Amino acid sequence: METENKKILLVEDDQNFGAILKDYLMLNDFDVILAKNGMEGFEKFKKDTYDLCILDVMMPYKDGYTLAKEIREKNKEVPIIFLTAKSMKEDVLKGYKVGADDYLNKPFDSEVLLMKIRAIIQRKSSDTKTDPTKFEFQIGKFHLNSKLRFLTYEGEEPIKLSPKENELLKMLILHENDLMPRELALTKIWRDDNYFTSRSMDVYIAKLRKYLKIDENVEILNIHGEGFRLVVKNAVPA
Amino acid sequence: METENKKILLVEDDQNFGAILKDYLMLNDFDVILAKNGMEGFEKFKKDTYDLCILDVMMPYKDGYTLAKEIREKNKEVPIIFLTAKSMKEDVLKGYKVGADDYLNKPFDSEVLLMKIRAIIQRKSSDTKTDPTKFEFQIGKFHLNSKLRFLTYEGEEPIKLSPKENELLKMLILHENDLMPRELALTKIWRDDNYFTSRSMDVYIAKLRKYLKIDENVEILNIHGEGFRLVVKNAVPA
DNA sequence: TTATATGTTAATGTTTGGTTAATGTATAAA
DNA sequence: TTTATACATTAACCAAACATTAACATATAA
Repeated sequence: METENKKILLVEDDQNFGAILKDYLMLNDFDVILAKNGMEGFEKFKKDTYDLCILDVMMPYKDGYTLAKEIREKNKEVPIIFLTAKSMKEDVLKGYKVGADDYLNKPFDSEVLLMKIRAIIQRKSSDTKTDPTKFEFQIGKFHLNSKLRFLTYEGEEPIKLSPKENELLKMLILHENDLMPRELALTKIWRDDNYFTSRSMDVYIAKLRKYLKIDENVEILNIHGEGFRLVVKNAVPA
Repeated sequence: METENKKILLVEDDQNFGAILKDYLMLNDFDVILAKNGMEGFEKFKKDTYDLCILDVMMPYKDGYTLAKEIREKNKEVPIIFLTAKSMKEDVLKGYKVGADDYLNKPFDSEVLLMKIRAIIQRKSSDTKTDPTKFEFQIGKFHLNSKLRFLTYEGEEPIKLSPKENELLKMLILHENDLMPRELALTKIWRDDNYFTSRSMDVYIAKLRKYLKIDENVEILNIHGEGFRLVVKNAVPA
Protein backbone atom coordinates (compact mmCIF):
# COMPACT_ATOMS: atom_id res chain seq x y z
CA MET A 1 0.00 0.00 0.00
CA GLU A 2 1.12 3.52 0.66
CA THR A 3 3.53 2.68 3.47
CA GLU A 4 6.69 4.71 3.02
CA ASN A 5 9.89 2.81 2.70
CA LYS A 6 12.33 3.22 5.52
CA LYS A 7 15.07 5.66 4.72
CA ILE A 8 18.68 4.72 5.33
CA LEU A 9 21.74 6.93 5.34
CA LEU A 10 24.71 4.89 4.20
CA VAL A 11 28.15 6.40 4.67
CA GLU A 12 30.90 4.36 3.05
CA ASP A 13 34.10 5.59 1.45
CA ASP A 14 34.73 2.53 -0.69
CA GLN A 15 32.70 3.67 -3.67
CA ASN A 16 32.51 0.25 -5.18
CA PHE A 17 31.34 -1.49 -2.08
CA GLY A 18 29.05 1.40 -1.20
CA ALA A 19 27.26 1.18 -4.52
CA ILE A 20 26.77 -2.55 -4.25
CA LEU A 21 25.43 -2.32 -0.74
CA LYS A 22 23.12 0.52 -1.73
CA ASP A 23 21.68 -1.51 -4.58
CA TYR A 24 21.22 -4.52 -2.37
CA LEU A 25 19.36 -2.52 0.24
CA MET A 26 17.21 -0.83 -2.37
CA LEU A 27 16.32 -4.20 -3.79
CA ASN A 28 15.08 -4.99 -0.33
CA ASP A 29 12.74 -2.04 -0.24
CA PHE A 30 14.74 0.54 1.59
CA ASP A 31 15.34 4.06 0.39
CA VAL A 32 19.08 4.58 0.53
CA ILE A 33 21.09 7.77 0.42
CA LEU A 34 24.78 7.13 -0.07
CA ALA A 35 27.49 9.46 1.15
CA LYS A 36 31.13 8.79 0.39
CA ASN A 37 32.71 10.28 3.48
CA GLY A 38 31.95 11.61 6.92
CA MET A 39 31.65 15.25 5.87
CA GLU A 40 29.21 14.50 3.15
CA GLY A 41 27.40 12.09 5.44
CA PHE A 42 26.78 14.74 8.03
CA GLU A 43 25.57 17.24 5.42
CA LYS A 44 23.08 14.72 4.12
CA PHE A 45 22.03 13.80 7.60
CA LYS A 46 21.14 17.39 8.41
CA LYS A 47 19.09 17.81 5.27
CA ASP A 48 16.68 14.96 5.83
CA THR A 49 15.34 12.56 8.44
CA TYR A 50 16.39 8.94 8.43
CA ASP A 51 15.20 5.75 10.01
CA LEU A 52 18.68 4.32 10.24
CA CYS A 53 22.32 5.23 9.67
CA ILE A 54 24.94 2.73 8.53
CA LEU A 55 28.41 4.12 9.00
CA ASP A 56 31.73 2.78 7.91
CA VAL A 57 34.23 3.26 10.69
CA MET A 58 37.35 3.94 8.73
CA MET A 59 36.96 6.86 6.41
CA PRO A 60 39.12 9.78 5.36
CA TYR A 61 38.43 13.28 6.77
CA LYS A 62 36.06 12.13 9.42
CA ASP A 63 35.79 8.63 10.82
CA GLY A 64 32.60 6.82 11.64
CA TYR A 65 32.78 7.40 15.37
CA THR A 66 33.22 11.13 15.01
CA LEU A 67 30.36 11.26 12.59
CA ALA A 68 28.22 9.21 14.95
CA LYS A 69 28.96 11.63 17.74
CA GLU A 70 27.82 14.55 15.61
CA ILE A 71 24.73 12.71 14.56
CA ARG A 72 23.92 11.93 18.18
CA GLU A 73 24.12 15.60 19.06
CA LYS A 74 21.43 16.33 16.53
CA ASN A 75 19.36 13.25 17.15
CA LYS A 76 19.44 10.94 20.13
CA GLU A 77 17.08 8.40 18.67
CA VAL A 78 18.12 7.41 15.21
CA PRO A 79 19.59 3.89 15.13
CA ILE A 80 23.22 3.57 14.09
CA ILE A 81 25.01 0.51 12.77
CA PHE A 82 28.77 0.53 12.34
CA LEU A 83 30.59 -1.33 9.63
CA THR A 84 34.18 -2.11 10.29
CA ALA A 85 36.96 -4.31 9.09
CA LYS A 86 38.41 -4.43 12.53
CA SER A 87 37.10 -6.90 14.94
CA MET A 88 39.08 -5.55 17.78
CA LYS A 89 37.16 -5.29 20.91
CA GLU A 90 38.20 -1.79 21.85
CA ASP A 91 36.69 -0.50 18.68
CA VAL A 92 33.48 -2.29 19.22
CA LEU A 93 33.27 -0.89 22.70
CA LYS A 94 34.06 2.59 21.48
CA GLY A 95 31.20 2.24 19.06
CA TYR A 96 28.72 1.29 21.70
CA LYS A 97 29.84 4.17 23.86
CA VAL A 98 29.10 6.56 21.05
CA GLY A 99 25.62 5.11 20.92
CA ALA A 100 25.73 2.39 18.33
CA ASP A 101 22.84 0.01 18.06
CA ASP A 102 24.79 -2.71 16.45
CA TYR A 103 28.07 -3.64 14.92
CA LEU A 104 29.08 -5.60 11.89
CA ASN A 105 32.48 -6.75 10.82
CA LYS A 106 33.44 -6.74 7.20
CA PRO A 107 33.21 -9.00 5.40
CA PHE A 108 29.69 -9.75 6.57
CA ASP A 109 26.80 -11.81 5.43
CA SER A 110 24.31 -9.59 3.68
CA GLU A 111 21.43 -11.61 5.07
CA VAL A 112 22.68 -10.89 8.53
CA LEU A 113 22.80 -7.20 7.84
CA LEU A 114 19.24 -7.25 6.56
CA MET A 115 18.01 -8.99 9.63
CA LYS A 116 19.79 -6.62 11.92
CA ILE A 117 18.35 -3.67 10.06
CA ARG A 118 14.83 -5.00 10.31
CA ALA A 119 15.18 -5.88 13.95
CA ILE A 120 16.55 -2.49 14.85
CA ILE A 121 14.02 -0.50 12.91
CA GLN A 122 11.20 -2.48 14.36
CA ARG A 123 12.51 -2.10 17.87
CA LYS A 124 12.89 1.65 17.60
CA SER A 125 9.58 2.30 15.96
CA SER A 126 7.74 0.22 18.48
CA ASP A 127 8.96 2.14 21.48
CA THR A 128 7.80 5.46 20.11
CA LYS A 129 4.30 4.14 19.82
CA THR A 130 2.91 4.93 23.21
CA ASP A 131 1.00 8.12 22.89
CA PRO A 132 -1.84 7.92 25.42
CA THR A 133 -4.01 10.46 23.64
CA LYS A 134 -4.12 8.42 20.49
CA PHE A 135 -7.30 6.50 19.90
CA GLU A 136 -7.31 5.64 16.24
CA PHE A 137 -5.35 2.71 14.98
CA GLN A 138 -4.78 0.99 11.71
CA ILE A 139 -4.13 -2.68 11.81
CA GLY A 140 -3.80 -4.34 8.44
CA LYS A 141 -7.01 -3.36 6.72
CA PHE A 142 -8.81 -2.84 9.98
CA HIS A 143 -9.38 0.47 11.64
CA LEU A 144 -10.01 0.77 15.33
CA ASN A 145 -11.55 3.78 16.96
CA SER A 146 -10.96 3.01 20.60
CA LYS A 147 -12.85 6.06 21.79
CA LEU A 148 -16.08 5.10 20.09
CA ARG A 149 -15.19 1.40 20.35
CA PHE A 150 -15.69 0.64 16.69
CA LEU A 151 -13.74 -1.77 14.59
CA THR A 152 -14.19 -1.35 10.85
CA TYR A 153 -12.97 -3.36 7.92
CA GLU A 154 -13.11 -2.15 4.33
CA GLY A 155 -16.73 -1.70 3.39
CA GLU A 156 -18.11 -3.97 6.11
CA GLU A 157 -20.43 -2.88 8.85
CA PRO A 158 -18.50 -1.54 11.83
CA ILE A 159 -18.24 -3.99 14.71
CA LYS A 160 -19.13 -2.60 18.11
CA LEU A 161 -16.65 -3.60 20.77
CA SER A 162 -17.33 -4.03 24.45
CA PRO A 163 -15.06 -2.10 26.82
CA LYS A 164 -12.91 -5.12 27.55
CA GLU A 165 -12.70 -6.17 23.93
CA ASN A 166 -11.68 -2.65 23.08
CA GLU A 167 -8.98 -2.29 25.67
CA LEU A 168 -7.54 -5.67 24.96
CA LEU A 169 -7.37 -5.06 21.24
CA LYS A 170 -5.81 -1.68 21.81
CA MET A 171 -3.16 -3.15 24.01
CA LEU A 172 -2.41 -5.79 21.42
CA ILE A 173 -2.08 -3.12 18.77
CA LEU A 174 0.29 -1.10 20.91
CA HIS A 175 2.48 -4.18 21.01
CA GLU A 176 2.02 -5.02 17.36
CA ASN A 177 4.30 -7.82 16.21
CA ASP A 178 5.73 -7.97 19.66
CA LEU A 179 4.86 -9.77 22.83
CA MET A 180 1.98 -8.46 24.86
CA PRO A 181 2.63 -10.12 28.20
CA ARG A 182 -0.36 -11.84 29.77
CA GLU A 183 0.41 -10.33 33.07
CA LEU A 184 0.42 -6.83 31.65
CA ALA A 185 -3.06 -7.12 30.22
CA LEU A 186 -4.40 -8.70 33.37
CA THR A 187 -3.02 -6.09 35.72
CA LYS A 188 -3.89 -3.13 33.50
CA ILE A 189 -7.25 -4.20 32.14
CA TRP A 190 -8.59 -6.69 34.66
CA ARG A 191 -6.78 -5.11 37.59
CA ASP A 192 -6.11 -8.52 39.00
CA ASP A 193 -4.14 -11.54 38.00
CA ASN A 194 -5.55 -14.88 39.00
CA TYR A 195 -6.84 -18.05 37.46
CA PHE A 196 -10.27 -16.65 36.66
CA THR A 197 -9.26 -13.32 35.19
CA SER A 198 -6.79 -15.21 33.12
CA ARG A 199 -9.47 -17.50 31.75
CA SER A 200 -11.67 -14.50 31.17
CA MET A 201 -8.95 -12.96 29.09
CA ASP A 202 -8.69 -16.12 27.01
CA VAL A 203 -12.38 -15.81 26.28
CA TYR A 204 -11.82 -12.28 25.04
CA ILE A 205 -8.94 -13.37 22.90
CA ALA A 206 -11.28 -15.86 21.26
CA LYS A 207 -13.80 -13.08 20.61
CA LEU A 208 -11.21 -10.85 19.04
CA ARG A 209 -9.94 -13.67 16.88
CA LYS A 210 -13.43 -14.13 15.58
CA TYR A 211 -13.66 -10.47 14.60
CA LEU A 212 -10.24 -10.46 12.98
CA LYS A 213 -10.84 -13.64 11.04
CA ILE A 214 -12.05 -11.79 7.93
CA ASP A 215 -8.48 -10.67 7.25
CA GLU A 216 -6.10 -13.57 6.96
CA ASN A 217 -3.13 -11.24 7.27
CA VAL A 218 -3.99 -10.33 10.82
CA GLU A 219 -3.82 -12.85 13.60
CA ILE A 220 -3.32 -13.24 17.29
CA LEU A 221 -0.68 -15.76 18.19
CA ASN A 222 -0.07 -17.23 21.57
CA ILE A 223 3.36 -17.44 23.14
CA HIS A 224 2.93 -20.25 25.56
CA GLY A 225 3.19 -19.11 29.14
CA GLU A 226 4.09 -15.57 28.15
CA GLY A 227 1.26 -13.83 26.41
CA PHE A 228 -0.04 -12.96 22.98
CA ARG A 229 1.26 -11.40 19.86
CA LEU A 230 -0.72 -9.59 17.20
CA VAL A 231 0.97 -10.14 13.88
CA VAL A 232 0.27 -8.31 10.68
CA LYS A 233 1.76 -9.92 7.65
CA ASN A 234 3.31 -7.66 5.11
CA ALA A 235 0.89 -6.02 2.79
CA VAL A 236 2.05 -7.00 -0.67
CA PRO A 237 3.73 -4.15 -2.55
CA ALA A 238 2.07 -2.99 -5.76
CA MET B 1 46.45 0.72 21.17
CA GLU B 2 46.09 2.49 24.43
CA THR B 3 43.78 -0.09 25.91
CA GLU B 4 44.14 -0.57 29.63
CA ASN B 5 45.06 -4.00 30.81
CA LYS B 6 42.33 -5.98 32.44
CA LYS B 7 42.55 -6.02 36.19
CA ILE B 8 42.33 -9.30 38.05
CA LEU B 9 41.86 -9.89 41.74
CA LEU B 10 43.58 -13.11 42.69
CA VAL B 11 42.88 -14.55 46.12
CA GLU B 12 45.08 -17.49 46.99
CA ASP B 13 46.42 -18.51 50.37
CA ASP B 14 49.30 -20.60 49.09
CA GLN B 15 51.79 -17.77 48.84
CA ASN B 16 54.14 -19.65 46.65
CA PHE B 17 51.57 -20.72 44.15
CA GLY B 18 49.88 -17.33 44.30
CA ALA B 19 53.07 -15.51 43.41
CA ILE B 20 53.78 -17.81 40.49
CA LEU B 21 50.30 -17.49 39.13
CA LYS B 22 50.40 -13.75 39.53
CA ASP B 23 53.63 -13.52 37.55
CA TYR B 24 52.28 -15.77 34.87
CA LEU B 25 49.17 -13.66 34.47
CA MET B 26 51.15 -10.44 34.44
CA LEU B 27 53.39 -11.85 31.75
CA ASN B 28 50.22 -12.28 29.80
CA ASP B 29 49.25 -8.65 30.09
CA PHE B 30 46.90 -8.64 32.98
CA ASP B 31 47.13 -6.38 35.98
CA VAL B 32 47.00 -8.62 39.01
CA ILE B 33 46.34 -7.79 42.63
CA LEU B 34 47.12 -10.68 44.93
CA ALA B 35 45.44 -11.21 48.28
CA LYS B 36 46.48 -14.03 50.55
CA ASN B 37 43.17 -14.76 52.25
CA GLY B 38 39.47 -14.06 52.07
CA MET B 39 39.52 -11.11 54.44
CA GLU B 40 42.27 -9.35 52.58
CA GLY B 41 40.61 -10.27 49.31
CA PHE B 42 37.41 -8.56 50.25
CA GLU B 43 39.22 -5.45 51.46
CA LYS B 44 41.03 -5.19 48.16
CA PHE B 45 37.88 -5.85 46.24
CA LYS B 46 36.14 -2.92 47.90
CA LYS B 47 39.00 -0.56 47.18
CA ASP B 48 39.09 -0.98 43.43
CA THR B 49 37.15 -2.28 40.47
CA TYR B 50 38.14 -5.48 38.77
CA ASP B 51 37.41 -7.19 35.51
CA LEU B 52 37.69 -10.63 37.03
CA CYS B 53 38.13 -12.39 40.36
CA ILE B 54 39.97 -15.67 40.74
CA LEU B 55 39.30 -17.21 44.11
CA ASP B 56 40.83 -20.20 45.76
CA VAL B 57 38.13 -22.18 47.49
CA MET B 58 40.00 -23.48 50.50
CA MET B 59 41.44 -20.68 52.52
CA PRO B 60 41.79 -19.94 56.22
CA TYR B 61 39.51 -17.36 57.87
CA LYS B 62 37.16 -17.07 54.95
CA ASP B 63 36.69 -19.61 52.22
CA GLY B 64 36.22 -18.82 48.57
CA TYR B 65 32.45 -19.33 48.54
CA THR B 66 31.87 -17.00 51.41
CA LEU B 67 34.06 -14.41 49.78
CA ALA B 68 32.20 -14.86 46.50
CA LYS B 69 28.92 -14.26 48.25
CA GLU B 70 30.20 -11.02 49.73
CA ILE B 71 31.56 -9.94 46.39
CA ARG B 72 28.22 -10.68 44.74
CA GLU B 73 26.46 -8.47 47.23
CA LYS B 74 28.60 -5.58 46.15
CA ASN B 75 28.71 -6.44 42.50
CA LYS B 76 26.43 -8.72 40.57
CA GLU B 77 28.39 -8.57 37.36
CA VAL B 78 32.04 -9.19 37.94
CA PRO B 79 33.09 -12.62 36.66
CA ILE B 80 34.32 -15.11 39.20
CA ILE B 81 36.45 -18.18 38.65
CA PHE B 82 37.00 -20.66 41.44
CA LEU B 83 40.19 -22.62 41.90
CA THR B 84 39.93 -25.78 43.90
CA ALA B 85 41.73 -28.97 44.61
CA LYS B 86 38.46 -30.73 45.15
CA SER B 87 36.54 -31.97 42.25
CA MET B 88 33.56 -32.99 44.26
CA LYS B 89 30.31 -32.21 42.60
CA GLU B 90 28.64 -30.55 45.55
CA ASP B 91 31.40 -28.02 45.65
CA VAL B 92 31.13 -27.24 42.00
CA LEU B 93 27.41 -26.78 42.40
CA LYS B 94 27.85 -24.60 45.42
CA GLY B 95 30.13 -22.45 43.31
CA TYR B 96 27.66 -21.99 40.50
CA LYS B 97 24.91 -21.20 42.95
CA VAL B 98 27.00 -18.47 44.45
CA GLY B 99 27.37 -17.06 40.97
CA ALA B 100 30.56 -18.54 39.59
CA ASP B 101 31.32 -18.20 35.94
CA ASP B 102 33.67 -21.09 35.78
CA TYR B 103 35.57 -23.64 37.74
CA LEU B 104 39.05 -25.00 37.60
CA ASN B 105 40.56 -27.93 39.45
CA LYS B 106 44.09 -27.79 40.72
CA PRO B 107 46.43 -28.73 39.32
CA PHE B 108 45.37 -27.08 36.10
CA ASP B 109 46.93 -26.25 32.81
CA SER B 110 47.89 -22.61 32.81
CA GLU B 111 46.97 -22.30 29.15
CA VAL B 112 43.49 -23.47 29.98
CA LEU B 113 43.19 -20.88 32.67
CA LEU B 114 44.28 -18.19 30.25
CA MET B 115 41.72 -19.24 27.73
CA LYS B 116 38.99 -19.29 30.28
CA ILE B 117 39.96 -15.87 31.49
CA ARG B 118 39.93 -14.42 28.01
CA ALA B 119 36.65 -16.05 27.12
CA ILE B 120 34.97 -14.87 30.28
CA ILE B 121 36.24 -11.34 30.13
CA GLN B 122 35.20 -10.99 26.57
CA ARG B 123 31.82 -12.48 27.28
CA LYS B 124 31.09 -10.18 30.14
CA SER B 125 32.52 -6.98 28.86
CA SER B 126 31.36 -7.13 25.31
CA ASP B 127 28.50 -5.85 27.27
CA THR B 128 25.72 -6.14 24.76
CA LYS B 129 25.75 -9.76 25.64
CA THR B 130 25.22 -9.30 29.32
CA ASP B 131 22.65 -6.65 28.68
CA PRO B 132 19.45 -8.31 29.82
CA THR B 133 17.41 -6.21 27.43
CA LYS B 134 19.12 -7.80 24.49
CA PHE B 135 17.15 -10.62 23.05
CA GLU B 136 18.31 -10.98 19.50
CA PHE B 137 21.25 -13.14 18.60
CA GLN B 138 22.96 -14.15 15.44
CA ILE B 139 24.48 -17.56 15.28
CA GLY B 140 25.91 -18.46 11.92
CA LYS B 141 23.02 -17.90 9.61
CA PHE B 142 20.51 -18.45 12.35
CA HIS B 143 18.80 -15.65 14.13
CA LEU B 144 17.33 -16.15 17.57
CA ASN B 145 14.70 -13.89 19.02
CA SER B 146 14.67 -15.04 22.60
CA LYS B 147 11.83 -12.73 23.56
CA LEU B 148 9.38 -14.10 21.04
CA ARG B 149 11.11 -17.44 21.27
CA PHE B 150 11.74 -18.21 17.68
CA LEU B 151 14.67 -19.29 15.63
CA THR B 152 14.89 -18.33 11.98
CA TYR B 153 17.18 -19.51 9.25
CA GLU B 154 17.47 -17.74 5.91
CA GLY B 155 14.14 -17.92 4.21
CA GLU B 156 12.84 -20.86 6.23
CA GLU B 157 9.77 -20.78 8.40
CA PRO B 158 10.64 -19.62 11.91
CA ILE B 159 10.94 -22.44 14.42
CA LYS B 160 9.04 -21.85 17.63
CA LEU B 161 11.04 -22.67 20.72
CA SER B 162 9.75 -23.81 24.07
CA PRO B 163 10.90 -21.85 27.11
CA LYS B 164 13.55 -24.39 28.01
CA GLU B 165 14.78 -24.77 24.45
CA ASN B 166 15.02 -21.02 24.26
CA GLU B 167 16.96 -20.51 27.46
CA LEU B 168 19.31 -23.33 26.75
CA LEU B 169 20.09 -22.11 23.27
CA LYS B 170 20.60 -18.60 24.57
CA MET B 171 23.04 -19.81 27.17
CA LEU B 172 24.94 -21.78 24.55
CA ILE B 173 25.13 -18.71 22.37
CA LEU B 174 26.43 -16.60 25.23
CA HIS B 175 29.22 -19.13 25.52
CA GLU B 176 29.73 -19.44 21.79
CA ASN B 177 32.81 -21.47 20.89
CA ASP B 178 33.47 -21.93 24.56
CA LEU B 179 32.42 -24.39 27.18
CA MET B 180 28.98 -24.00 28.63
CA PRO B 181 29.35 -25.97 31.84
CA ARG B 182 26.63 -28.50 32.50
CA GLU B 183 26.18 -27.41 36.06
CA LEU B 184 25.75 -23.81 35.03
CA ALA B 185 22.81 -24.60 32.78
CA LEU B 186 21.28 -26.92 35.32
CA THR B 187 21.46 -24.48 38.19
CA LYS B 188 20.36 -21.46 36.17
CA ILE B 189 17.73 -23.00 33.92
CA TRP B 190 16.52 -26.08 35.73
CA ARG B 191 17.19 -24.63 39.17
CA ASP B 192 18.25 -28.02 40.35
CA ASP B 193 20.94 -30.50 39.54
CA ASN B 194 20.22 -34.17 39.82
CA TYR B 195 20.16 -37.21 37.66
CA PHE B 196 16.79 -36.40 36.14
CA THR B 197 17.28 -32.73 35.36
CA SER B 198 20.55 -33.69 33.80
CA ARG B 199 18.86 -36.24 31.55
CA SER B 200 16.19 -33.70 30.75
CA MET B 201 18.85 -31.31 29.62
CA ASP B 202 20.31 -33.97 27.33
CA VAL B 203 16.91 -34.35 25.76
CA TYR B 204 16.82 -30.63 25.08
CA ILE B 205 20.29 -30.71 23.61
CA ALA B 206 19.05 -33.35 21.19
CA LYS B 207 16.11 -31.14 20.25
CA LEU B 208 18.34 -28.15 19.61
CA ARG B 209 20.68 -30.24 17.51
CA LYS B 210 17.77 -31.23 15.37
CA TYR B 211 16.85 -27.60 14.77
CA LEU B 212 20.42 -26.58 14.03
CA LYS B 213 21.03 -29.45 11.65
CA ILE B 214 20.07 -27.41 8.58
CA ASP B 215 23.31 -25.46 8.90
CA GLU B 216 26.34 -27.68 8.85
CA ASN B 217 28.49 -24.86 10.15
CA VAL B 218 26.72 -24.77 13.47
CA GLU B 219 26.87 -27.62 15.91
CA ILE B 220 26.69 -28.50 19.56
CA LEU B 221 29.60 -30.56 20.77
CA ASN B 222 29.81 -32.42 24.01
CA ILE B 223 32.76 -32.11 26.31
CA HIS B 224 32.62 -35.26 28.30
CA GLY B 225 31.87 -34.63 31.90
CA GLU B 226 32.09 -30.89 31.48
CA GLY B 227 29.28 -29.59 29.37
CA PHE B 228 28.56 -28.48 25.85
CA ARG B 229 30.09 -26.19 23.32
CA LEU B 230 28.30 -24.45 20.49
CA VAL B 231 30.71 -24.08 17.61
CA VAL B 232 30.24 -21.89 14.59
CA LYS B 233 32.54 -22.51 11.68
CA ASN B 234 33.66 -20.02 9.07
CA ALA B 235 31.36 -17.08 8.52
CA VAL B 236 31.09 -16.69 4.78
CA PRO B 237 31.98 -13.27 3.34
CA ALA B 238 29.25 -11.31 1.62
C1' DT C 1 36.69 -54.54 31.04
C1' DT C 2 33.54 -51.85 33.78
C1' DA C 3 31.36 -47.87 35.34
C1' DT C 4 29.73 -43.59 33.99
C1' DA C 5 28.18 -40.17 30.66
C1' DT C 6 25.71 -39.05 26.60
C1' DG C 7 22.44 -39.61 22.26
C1' DT C 8 18.00 -40.40 20.96
C1' DT C 9 13.20 -41.64 20.62
C1' DA C 10 9.06 -42.60 22.68
C1' DA C 11 5.79 -42.74 26.47
C1' DT C 12 3.84 -40.36 30.19
C1' DG C 13 2.50 -36.49 33.02
C1' DT C 14 1.40 -31.71 33.68
C1' DT C 15 0.19 -27.13 32.56
C1' DT C 16 -1.70 -23.80 29.63
C1' DG C 17 -4.77 -22.34 26.06
C1' DG C 18 -9.10 -22.52 22.70
C1' DT C 19 -13.73 -22.59 22.53
C1' DT C 20 -18.60 -22.75 23.46
C1' DA C 21 -22.11 -22.37 26.49
C1' DA C 22 -24.16 -21.42 30.89
C1' DT C 23 -24.47 -18.30 34.51
C1' DG C 24 -24.14 -13.86 36.85
C1' DT C 25 -24.86 -8.78 37.05
C1' DA C 26 -25.99 -4.23 36.10
C1' DT C 27 -28.72 -0.99 33.57
C1' DA C 28 -32.44 0.79 31.25
C1' DA C 29 -36.73 0.08 28.68
C1' DA C 30 -41.40 -1.73 28.86
C1' DT D 1 -41.90 -4.94 38.68
C1' DT D 2 -40.69 -7.40 34.85
C1' DT D 3 -37.99 -7.84 30.75
C1' DA D 4 -34.56 -6.96 27.45
C1' DT D 5 -29.75 -5.91 26.70
C1' DA D 6 -25.15 -5.70 26.97
C1' DC D 7 -21.52 -7.23 29.18
C1' DA D 8 -18.52 -10.08 32.09
C1' DT D 9 -17.39 -14.21 34.47
C1' DT D 10 -17.35 -19.05 35.37
C1' DA D 11 -17.75 -23.82 33.91
C1' DA D 12 -16.75 -27.56 31.21
C1' DC D 13 -14.44 -30.06 27.92
C1' DC D 14 -10.96 -30.76 24.75
C1' DA D 15 -6.52 -29.90 22.41
C1' DA D 16 -1.90 -28.26 22.19
C1' DA D 17 2.40 -27.26 24.21
C1' DC D 18 5.70 -28.38 27.30
C1' DA D 19 8.51 -31.04 30.53
C1' DT D 20 9.94 -35.18 32.52
C1' DT D 21 10.82 -39.96 32.78
C1' DA D 22 11.82 -44.37 30.72
C1' DA D 23 14.20 -47.29 27.84
C1' DC D 24 17.80 -48.66 25.12
C1' DA D 25 21.86 -47.70 22.21
C1' DT D 26 26.42 -45.85 22.06
C1' DA D 27 30.55 -43.55 23.53
C1' DT D 28 34.25 -42.39 26.79
C1' DA D 29 37.39 -42.66 30.62
C1' DA D 30 39.74 -45.23 34.01
